[in-house]
Amino acid sequence: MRVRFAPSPTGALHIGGARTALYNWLLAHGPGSSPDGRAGTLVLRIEDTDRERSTPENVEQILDALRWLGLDWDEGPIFQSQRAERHREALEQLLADGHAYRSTATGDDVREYKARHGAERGFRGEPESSGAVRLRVPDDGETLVDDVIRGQTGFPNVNLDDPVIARADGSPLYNFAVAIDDLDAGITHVVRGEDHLSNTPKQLLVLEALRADTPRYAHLPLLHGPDGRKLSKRHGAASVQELREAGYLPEAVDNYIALLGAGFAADEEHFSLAELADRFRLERVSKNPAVFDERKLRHMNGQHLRELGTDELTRRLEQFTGRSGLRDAVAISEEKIQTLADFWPLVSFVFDGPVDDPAAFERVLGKDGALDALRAAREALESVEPFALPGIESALRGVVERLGAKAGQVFQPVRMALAGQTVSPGIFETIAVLGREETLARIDQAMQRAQPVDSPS
RNA sequence: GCCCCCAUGGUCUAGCGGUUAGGACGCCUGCCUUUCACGCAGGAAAUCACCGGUUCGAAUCCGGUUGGGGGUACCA
Repeated sequence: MRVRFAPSPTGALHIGGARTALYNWLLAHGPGSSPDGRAGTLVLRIEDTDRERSTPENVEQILDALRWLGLDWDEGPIFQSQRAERHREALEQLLADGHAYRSTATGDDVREYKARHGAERGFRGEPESSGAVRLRVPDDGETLVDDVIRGQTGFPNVNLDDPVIARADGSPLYNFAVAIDDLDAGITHVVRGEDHLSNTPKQLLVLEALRADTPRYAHLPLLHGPDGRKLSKRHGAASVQELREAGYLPEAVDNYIALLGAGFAADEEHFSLAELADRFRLERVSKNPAVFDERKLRHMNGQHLRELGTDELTRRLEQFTGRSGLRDAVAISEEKIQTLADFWPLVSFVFDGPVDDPAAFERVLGKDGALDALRAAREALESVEPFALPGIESALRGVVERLGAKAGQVFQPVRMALAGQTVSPGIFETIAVLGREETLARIDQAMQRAQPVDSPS
């Protein structure tokens, strides 16, 4: 089995494109990839016949996104633009065989033709000495697309226009170039977005004119945004680069994207890349377009995040935030975050001091008894020995008991004093990480702030 | 306009002629609990787009309608 992935080299790897890449990869690495059990081959191709968009920067961005997802390829990247000679050769052959002809017919001419012959009648031109090259489509029969996902679809040849396969200057057009490239690369399975389904008969016709074997095709449903329209930047993250910046894990993105449109087991949906490859069945891929739901991705991300373990999560968070020495903070917050981006807002106070939020401060410490609770907590903490989790916890719980208060009435003021915000990791763990000196200093600071010595009235 | 694809709770899906239509996300309630989460236990939410046909029996098969999507470039 030889499969190929051909991202459009605009720089951003669109989420839909990422899914296509993933499915190709899963196909190549799945159990059915070859009869002898060896892995199939994945060819990466940069499709850009005129080489305007495939700048080295754009291509590198795509490659980088693919690597981040954990996807690799066996051959390529092959640049379509560098195969111009072969395309020209194939074009000459078609012209010589009479399977293609030159024509100066324009879009208007095509419309006029249809006005005369009926809207469903495909355009047929007359050979001329110059102009663009059109493929001659037979008038009879139909071109059958045997899609692995959708089954057979017949396109009656009468309905098909003679497609332009090369510009007047001889440069090849997409539908011609891909067919040649797939042929030369020995591609056995073409897996791509559904937007190419209507292009397939054209490519089949090219291959047929060349008397070449055709690959199997599989067209994936498109990805939509919450409004039902094609997924784009308007919907938030639309590319894997954006997902990466938003703090998602490649493991979770792979998992979620694979599920989006493929029915795996009915009862399970948490999978690693290897597990996905093991279970992936192309013919089971869904036929309907899917809506990308970032909330579910978030949920899966949290699961994968917790699966990493504290050491690995720390490594990723240090990379993500550009900070080091995060391990203790990670240990006390890993249960509470869903993305890498959630981490810093939750624990920045540990490193940078309490967050400054006057309204929240007033709300918590302005409450009756809040200052008394804080003072009592400070006293209790002062004598904890050793200054570690068990002692801290019993000291604070002792305060709650002595005051006859509810736990929150003591813990929230302490939390506010230490973090400056109402949300933080567990209070005992936070105190332990901060240490006695820092904890006491922050409590003092908060008490001072809540009760100015002389407040100007 | 023409050609093509698609249609199960809000979302992703399981289902492949006989099910109380299953699961996940989200939402709600409770438990846990120091906050937020995590976890656990429940719950609401689907006339299986509509109409007709085949059948003893249809979410499942067939046709039509409607709706959505794609293509229709000397773009990819």
